[in-house]
Amino acid sequence: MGRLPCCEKDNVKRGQWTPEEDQKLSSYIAQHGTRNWRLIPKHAGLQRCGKSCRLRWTNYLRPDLKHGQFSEAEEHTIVTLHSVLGNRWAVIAAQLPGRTDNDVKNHWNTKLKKKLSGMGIDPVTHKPFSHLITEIATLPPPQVPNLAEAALGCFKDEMLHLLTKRRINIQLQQYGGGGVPAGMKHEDGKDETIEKIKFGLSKAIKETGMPPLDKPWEPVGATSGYIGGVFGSFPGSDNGFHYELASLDNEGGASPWGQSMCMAAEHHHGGLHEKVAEEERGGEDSVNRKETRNGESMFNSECSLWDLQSNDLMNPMI
DNA sequence: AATACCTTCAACCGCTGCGTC
DNA sequence: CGACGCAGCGGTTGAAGGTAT
Repeated sequence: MGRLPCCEKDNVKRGQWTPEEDQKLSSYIAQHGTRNWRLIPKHAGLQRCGKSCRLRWTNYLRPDLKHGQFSEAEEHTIVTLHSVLGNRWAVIAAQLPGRTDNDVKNHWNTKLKKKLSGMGIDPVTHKPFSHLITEIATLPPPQVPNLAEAALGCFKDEMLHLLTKRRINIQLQQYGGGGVPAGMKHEDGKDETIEKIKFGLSKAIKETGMPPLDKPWEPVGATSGYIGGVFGSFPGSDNGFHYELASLDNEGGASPWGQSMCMAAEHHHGGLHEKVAEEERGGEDSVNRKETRNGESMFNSECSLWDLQSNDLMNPMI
């Protein structure tokens, strides 16, 4: 037996809220609080379901909400926490006073993902795209094409954005305007773009001094590469992963914002992974579980936001 | 000026976890 | 212990406004 719907869909209004509805909801909540969302629309004289009222209140009407642009500090916090927590928007938003999970999620999806991609950083793993190439290069030749194909699938959207919206043309950058080699042209523009990306990446591997695909990677010292505006150095071991960015902004200058996006703090105590793992194992009591679920106690004075180590940035939850 | 395309973000949907009975 | 109801979460959608052609 399925669950009952949260409300009778036929009798409720949907879509944009009017100022009058906002006024009714706000004044009702100011007088009676937010207990029992199911009853609130009925008592407040609204033709809405309780869920819709709760969302409108928590995402828009709450008096403590900020509505303006995200600051650089807020963006920094989002990116740092996302690298550790993944898409746990409620926990991330709990660290940003006045911001809702919906705000954070929308800002991530519309701005920050593209910003990171534009800096050559994969927004899912928070590693530079060039690090992926290094990883591909460590594999024996038979595995390389398949992994590269899979990886390109993951980054397709971001790469397409770079290529189309930001007017970056791999064809011109990599081949000095010589054009795409024969056989890359397709009826479908996207397929052609993917072919350009594949060719560009393979070309980049050769030009950046990475080992040829038919030889094993030598993880001695650090090898530098330049892909998509990011210079990286890779000691070779995942555990020791560390890179510094000299990322370029749109004008070609070094961006301090970009430098911070990938850099793990040198110092570490406690660590967030342990806290998150602890949370997922279950807290000591239900109150604690509720607190950590809502992100209210996960980041206390013992574990500063910036006390992350390199491993913390290898988002293990994705 | 008209149209197509893109971006943003409010709102919705379905699922999950928790509390209560 | 299981069923049920509610609140909260993350993913997705679509309307509205902006920008490019």
